[in-house]
Amino acid sequence: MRVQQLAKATGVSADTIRHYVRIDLLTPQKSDNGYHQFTAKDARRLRFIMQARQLGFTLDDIAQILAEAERGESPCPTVRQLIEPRLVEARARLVAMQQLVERMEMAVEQWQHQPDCHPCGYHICHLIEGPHEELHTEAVNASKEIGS
Amino acid sequence: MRVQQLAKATGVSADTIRHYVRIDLLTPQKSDNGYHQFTAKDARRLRFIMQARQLGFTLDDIAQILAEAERGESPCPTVRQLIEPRLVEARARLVAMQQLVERMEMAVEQWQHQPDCHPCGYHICHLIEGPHEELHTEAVNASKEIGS
DNA sequence: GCTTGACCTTTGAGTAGCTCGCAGGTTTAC
DNA sequence: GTAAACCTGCGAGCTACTCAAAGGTCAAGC
Repeated sequence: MRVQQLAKATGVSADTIRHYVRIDLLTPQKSDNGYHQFTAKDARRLRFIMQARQLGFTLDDIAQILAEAERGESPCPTVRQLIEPRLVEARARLVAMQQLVERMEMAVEQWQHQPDCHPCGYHICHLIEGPHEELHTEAVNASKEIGS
Repeated sequence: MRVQQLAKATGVSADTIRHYVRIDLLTPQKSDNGYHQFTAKDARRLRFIMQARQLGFTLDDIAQILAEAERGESPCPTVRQLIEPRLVEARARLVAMQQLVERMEMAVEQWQHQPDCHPCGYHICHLIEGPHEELHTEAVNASKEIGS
């Protein structure tokens, strides 16, 4: 089986497959013409990789898991161990994303009631910098005082 | 003000500041010894960058916004325009993260009731590959038939 | 036998936003 | 005077691809 065929069979892009070959996550045989020859085992390995990716494992994690399985050891303890920090990270990123979306939605909502601003030398964009009326006024007054 | 001082004053790492300088997001003066000299304006600019990052703008977006403001134009229309696709992307990533965390939590939960597996040549790790008892049995039977 | 076009190869670079390391110059405190 | 702590630019590394360049291979049609 060649790259394109494996790509079609698994729904993974040929470039991605080649990437995995490059980093030794897949190690297909080479035929005489230098083309990669993928076997059914390679296809299974690739499907395994995609399933592990779906569970949030990094490619390094997966390489480690595959290496253990290849050595005839049970990868399960490693799998159970590796997913913990990945889950912690994923939850953290989830919370960060929730907060980001919330901030963005609040901003868009508020901006509907705000007019466009004009660069004033002190502020760059009051939409982004938020309602700092007092600070701005203070700064303007301060510069007036200095100027006077 | 030098890099470390600006870093401490803003809570941004010195490396990040240098990165921003490298990509021309910050353009401090240079003193005779070749060190960057940050002014209060640079500090304000950096704070603006961080606020924009908080709202999900990319560094390219921010560069564009800053460029407009520097040209004396109002960046607000651009800001309103740029946040839309960022919000769409952020929502998409949020959903993806929610689904990922869900998959991971379900996996961890299920794995508590599953014993460790042992590499069998066909499966790599049944924890990750999921309960494919029938398929596995089929495959084993098939290989038995082939073998016989 | 030759061309055409579709496939394949390796290699290197680009993506985002940092982060780290290197080799060397500067400043400062003792 | 020297040691520690700072600074510089530059290059590379991180994740997981993605794309492009330059060229080799192969099957079909004429």
